Amino acid sequence: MINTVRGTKDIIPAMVSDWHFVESVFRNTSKLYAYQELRTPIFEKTEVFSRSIGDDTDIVNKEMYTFKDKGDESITLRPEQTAALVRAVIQNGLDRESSNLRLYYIGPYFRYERPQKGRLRQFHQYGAESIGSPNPEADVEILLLANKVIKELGISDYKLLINTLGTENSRQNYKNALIEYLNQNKESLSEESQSRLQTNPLRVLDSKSEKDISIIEKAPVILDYLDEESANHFNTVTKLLDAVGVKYVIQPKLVRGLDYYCHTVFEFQSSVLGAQDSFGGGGRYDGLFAQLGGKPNPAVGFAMGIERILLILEAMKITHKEESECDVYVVCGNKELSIYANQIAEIFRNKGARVISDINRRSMKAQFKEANRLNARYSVIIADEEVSRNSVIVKNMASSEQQEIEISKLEEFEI
RNA sequence: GCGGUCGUAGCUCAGCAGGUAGAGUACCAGAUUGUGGCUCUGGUUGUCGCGGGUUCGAGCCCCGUCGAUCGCCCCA
Repeated sequence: MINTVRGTKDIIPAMVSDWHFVESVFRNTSKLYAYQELRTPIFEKTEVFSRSIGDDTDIVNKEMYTFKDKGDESITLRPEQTAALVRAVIQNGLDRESSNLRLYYIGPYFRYERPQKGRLRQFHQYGAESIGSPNPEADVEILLLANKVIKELGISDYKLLINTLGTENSRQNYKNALIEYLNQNKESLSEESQSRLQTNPLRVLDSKSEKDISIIEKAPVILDYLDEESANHFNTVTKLLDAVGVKYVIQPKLVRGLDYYCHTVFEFQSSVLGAQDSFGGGGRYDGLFAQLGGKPNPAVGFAMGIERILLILEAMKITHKEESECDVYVVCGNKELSIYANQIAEIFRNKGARVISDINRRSMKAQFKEANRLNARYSVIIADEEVSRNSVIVKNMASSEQQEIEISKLEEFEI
């Protein structure tokens, strides 16, 4: 037997209705905020990601599916959408058509990681990006959309953590102060944090190692190092969130993994997910357009993990399975009558009913059992005696009432 | 990439001192020779994750490997 590749999963029919539900929430809610869908290829030139996400991040370092194609070009299966979306916006000149772009996306992404619950090598994300505004109003619009989506999904128990990384300047000042502090305590830090102190000191704040936690607690806080512009931006974001009633928790140690973030960063967490407790996150990335060769263009966005959302819904026992896939089951008395079965099935399908006509040549009893199992509302019975009178029997499966109806009158039958 | 737990019918699981595999459910058929849902009766299904080793004999022991899961790392 051949199985799926490690870290990948089939989405079987029993799961698809829940996928359709979350996808429809994403699409409908995005529309409410006038966001339009953008779709980009599944793979890109490697530099799209290596130039944007950051060489010191794990995503670029060890998690990308990268290979040489037959033209010897380095190709990467997209590990996230933002960088590729920015590339697409620049390439198609979308940012020249209007001062604001509001885009959303749904699709598969790929990271070579150790699989775990809620972490797959092929996973799916929904996300949205607001491009063109440097103002806190854009950050808040994005947060409102994300928050609305979560509410519409039916998720009630979650936390929104927010923080600011400030401008390049204030981040640099803070970084220096943090490095100085961490260096003073270097001996007591975990090995990993010591090495991250060299490569990406901000990330030390994320550490869950017991050794680090007490040190991190006393570490300088970025909020104390914000310049005026950064502080104004962040204060306006929180003020606007308060005004519109979005609940949040300021988490000064929240540092998102990707290099391109600045100013507002945020994360949505749910306690039902275990170690991977984040089911969505995002932030502002004003420098990314320039990094990818476009004209500078401020932007802010978020992404959510669909598999993690489905895990939350499952834990909450929220499901959207169809009660029935079939409205009418056509029961055929014997195989000589199957010529009528298809004709009659089509009559009901033309009326918009979902119809199954037996294709197994099984006994009528077996066909009824099937109709019952599928929760069909009606069965239509085709049998010699009635067919000789040009009619069939229509049976209401719930009440067991049945009536003989002329085939020519079936079109008028109300189902 | 590192560590813990686990891997038996489609699904949920049992199995023991190492002696050639079982239950429930699902599915199929019959009881009811033109009619479902309840009940009863009967039936099908397994390379016991894969490969190797120990043994007269391994689902059970040993090694390796693959996969799942939990944690680390990182992130959605």
